Amino acid sequence: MDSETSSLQPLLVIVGPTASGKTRLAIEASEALAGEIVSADAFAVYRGLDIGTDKPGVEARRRVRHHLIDVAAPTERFSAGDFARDAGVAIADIRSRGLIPILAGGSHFYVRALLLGLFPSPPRDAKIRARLVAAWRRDPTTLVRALQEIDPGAAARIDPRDRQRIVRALEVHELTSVPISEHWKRSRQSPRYRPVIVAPERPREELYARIDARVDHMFRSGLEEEVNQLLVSGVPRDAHALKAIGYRQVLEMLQGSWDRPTTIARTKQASRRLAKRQLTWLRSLREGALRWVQPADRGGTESLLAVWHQHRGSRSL
RNA sequence: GGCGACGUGGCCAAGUGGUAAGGCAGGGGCCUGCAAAGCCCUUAUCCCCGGUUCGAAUCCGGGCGUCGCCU
Repeated sequence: MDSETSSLQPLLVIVGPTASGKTRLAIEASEALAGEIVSADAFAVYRGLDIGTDKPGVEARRRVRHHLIDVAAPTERFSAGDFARDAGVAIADIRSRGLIPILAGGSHFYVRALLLGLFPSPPRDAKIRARLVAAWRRDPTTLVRALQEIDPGAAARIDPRDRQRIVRALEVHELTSVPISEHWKRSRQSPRYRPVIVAPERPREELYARIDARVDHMFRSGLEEEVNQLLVSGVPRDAHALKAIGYRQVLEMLQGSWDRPTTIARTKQASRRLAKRQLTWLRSLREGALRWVQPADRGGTESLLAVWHQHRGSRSL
């Protein structure tokens, strides 16, 4: 494993909860290292979602080249598999030009999909999905029982109320005739990179205050108009892209669910919960796999670069 | 000052004698192709003191507090 690991290329990865300051850290690091940023953000991939995703603006993108931003139409559905594939290509491309790729973003599931790979299984199948979801709506227990029969292992591990995963398990079985738990076992893929992972650390209260301020700013900057434009341009209300925080709440406001102040408050709350889940995810990383650094406004870029230079050549991370 | 109502976890709130529902907020966790998604778990000396009772959040007395009305 060691010889295999050490032959892998080191990859600088910046993760962290929303509004923690990943972007600034990434930009400063890119400039210091002559690098380019590969965004790991499940919603910044969609064109037209600018304000609510806090997408780096033209100025930032002129300073440093960003990849995996604006690569999908808001009517499309971009998946973790798409991300892992495209990010891998972008990283290779950056390296081929003698530059340093920096993976930065808060979609930690995407980051893992890139670093460890997803198990080789077919992507979602719209037809099968639709049928299974309809069946679930009629009677969830039927599907749960079906899964217990064809794949007791998976049924034991997936909560019977978790429609998303029950349906996915049945879908994979139907497409491959192999239980999803078999895929789980076989899929221990060897890492594709030797990641050096850092995250900006902030006290929770400070993080939440930043989230609130950012959401206020989004609404002042025209988030509602942006949602309107998307709708006018033909993006259906149930488009996956509109499930993003902020967009979803504005959509609900447009449908009369609540007034503007409530919408803003709910958007803040959804963002805080996201941050909480992101922190949980980071905590669950292997001990020592992640280095916390100060945010860029407190000199964190220096420590980030130090961590990078210290570990890029070693095999400890 | 008088009369009345009310006082249950951070907030809302059910419970009128048998040992504290629920919702929200918060916290913790899970996560293999929807991931900014989805799912799970979780918080109480019932304002205080005394009394009645086998037993009180529930009844009685007093105190404190809040609100309303009156003077």
